[in-house]
Amino acid sequence: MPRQRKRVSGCAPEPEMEAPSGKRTKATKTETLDKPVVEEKTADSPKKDQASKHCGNEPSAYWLMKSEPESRLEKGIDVKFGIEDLKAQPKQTACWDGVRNYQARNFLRAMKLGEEAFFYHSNCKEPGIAGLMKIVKEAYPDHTQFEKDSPHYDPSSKKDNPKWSMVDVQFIRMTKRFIPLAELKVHHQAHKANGGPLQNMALFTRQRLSVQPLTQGEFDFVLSLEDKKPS
DNA sequence: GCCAACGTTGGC
DNA sequence: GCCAACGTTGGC
Repeated sequence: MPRQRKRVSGCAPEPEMEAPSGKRTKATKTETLDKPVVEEKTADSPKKDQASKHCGNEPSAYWLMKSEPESRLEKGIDVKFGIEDLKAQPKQTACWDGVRNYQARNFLRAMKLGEEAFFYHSNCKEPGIAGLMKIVKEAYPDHTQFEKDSPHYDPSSKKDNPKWSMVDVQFIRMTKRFIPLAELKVHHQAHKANGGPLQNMALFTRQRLSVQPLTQGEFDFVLSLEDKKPS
């Protein structure tokens, strides 16, 4: 799958412009939205259901979405899209395009208006959580799947039954301080031993998933780190 | 740049 | 349906 990245604002209405980056994956179930459930699953095919197996079961209200803040070319197009890029969009809103992983797509499709997500910087010098954003438009077809020049073009996807979805997100704020992956990892390791809130965090248990749910406990714990000294 | 993790593809 | 080969993600 692709990396995720998102694109920029108002994607929905106008098809032209380029879409910048994209994120990496995401996905939901099969076509039309079937149910609101969150599923995860892995694979691909469109199966669905069973969702609630491990990761999150019920609809999560909190998410973590990865994007690359540093320039990198894919099919000659720069996929860079960091939180500063989101902030710079009109209305500080962008569409999160480019997710090409079924599990991630399913999470995108499960997102509801107003839900909050951490903006995570991946594949860069300092990976970690940079800020908060919210879902301002629920899942709709990712137009980049039909664009031949897009790094995320998918020739197998048909217009009358789009495979990939995206949501629109709006910048809320930067975290009071950048929360590095390394710091989260230290807590995750400790929590595995003592049963703390980050013991099953998807960032570590589902390594390559670019759109992932967080439990309330995970979300609250991560946010509490903002006010603490970097460990 | 290396490479481990892990998802996808395709032969059989 | 198994599984080896391959491709991608993404930390380091």
